[in-house]
Amino acid sequence: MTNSVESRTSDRKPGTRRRADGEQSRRAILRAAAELASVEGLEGLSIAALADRVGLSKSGLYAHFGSKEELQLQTIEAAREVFAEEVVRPALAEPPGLPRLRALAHRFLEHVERGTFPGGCFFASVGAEVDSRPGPLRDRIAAIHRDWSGQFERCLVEAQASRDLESRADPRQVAFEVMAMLAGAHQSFLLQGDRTALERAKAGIEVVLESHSARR
Amino acid sequence: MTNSVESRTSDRKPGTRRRADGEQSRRAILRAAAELASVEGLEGLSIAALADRVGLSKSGLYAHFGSKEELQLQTIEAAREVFAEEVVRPALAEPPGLPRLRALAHRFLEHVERGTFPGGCFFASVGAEVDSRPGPLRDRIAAIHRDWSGQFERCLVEAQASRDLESRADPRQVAFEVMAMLAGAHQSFLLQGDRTALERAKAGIEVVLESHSARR
DNA sequence: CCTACCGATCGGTAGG
DNA sequence: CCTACCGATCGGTAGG
Repeated sequence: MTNSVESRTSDRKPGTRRRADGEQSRRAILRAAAELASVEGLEGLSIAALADRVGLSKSGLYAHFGSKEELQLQTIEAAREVFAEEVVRPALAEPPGLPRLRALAHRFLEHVERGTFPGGCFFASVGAEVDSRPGPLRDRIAAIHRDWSGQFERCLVEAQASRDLESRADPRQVAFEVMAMLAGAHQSFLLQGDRTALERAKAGIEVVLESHSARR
Repeated sequence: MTNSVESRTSDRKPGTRRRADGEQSRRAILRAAAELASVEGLEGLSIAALADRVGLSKSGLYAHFGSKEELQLQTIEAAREVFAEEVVRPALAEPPGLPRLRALAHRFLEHVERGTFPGGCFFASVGAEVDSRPGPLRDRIAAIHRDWSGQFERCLVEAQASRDLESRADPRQVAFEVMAMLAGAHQSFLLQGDRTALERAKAGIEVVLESHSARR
């Protein structure tokens, strides 16, 4: 046994404690940071407030992250992982083309309705904050938004291959129209508390798909 | 003459100075405040920074507004006036129904492209900031958003009367779809710097109108 | 990971 | 409208 102390510890309490706790604590901090930032913004995310929320001291957070910008960047990555797990990955289980596109959109709307982040979609909220402030935060959010957009475009190219979308349709244009419905729903749901906006978005997506359909 | 003091003043220097200057200065402050807030947010709008920008001291601003929240509320009203002047009023010169609806949408897109506010549409930016923070700021922004939405709905009801929109279409649903295009364009234009998004929104609106048209 | 501290800046006020 | 100030909080660091 090379690691008698930890082994001994795990004889009493299961699991290798020390490193796991560091990683687990880091994840818990970033999860709380993403929730806070979805409401207060990445700038409004204060280190003292976050430290308080997770039961650490400010310098405890600096031990983990070093600077506010580093914390902000890692918070973005943590939010991206939550979003991937809750929206993108399940949708990728659906067949390519329109079924997958609908799954992406519907999962997004459920993600917003569920309130995984109290400020709505982390990227919609934080995107609006950083969109006119050049810098690494904006660059990262913009890249993630492009990836998200690419998911829809790929589905639409596949839908053309399977003759579910007319061949003269522009996948980028149709992707824009579908994603616009999601943006509109997010706005009305959060600002007006209007749950029907989520259903309106689904209906709007069908209008868009129908109008570009090869089978009309 | 009931107002001899002001008349006398205008005998020497044209215009009634004293009150005009106070009002003019107040307008200039609020205009700068709206520009700052469209980028930094209503919370990020700091009184010291604003005072610096307009060449006053902090307490000079307090003489005008009294508190930060009052400044924020008056900033919202100032932005609303700019928006009304630049987007809504010119569109109301167009005939009711679809021509007016198109004018509202196109004027909005031009307003964003022109960069009247450096952070894009004041209400889209600030709306995303306050949408999950209950309080008077959110209430006011939400009410303005409902008015804006009502402009589109009214156009669509008129379009039904003139048989440009099918009678079984739901004006609220169609208004949602049209406004979603604007939200999508705003997002892509600001986050990606993508000017084509503005054209895509116009095309998307035509797709939506066509699909609900009574003349297909 | 902690306590204790730094200078800068926040919204706001006193007194003129 | 100004100068001069208030306590609270900001991001960040020293030293352990």
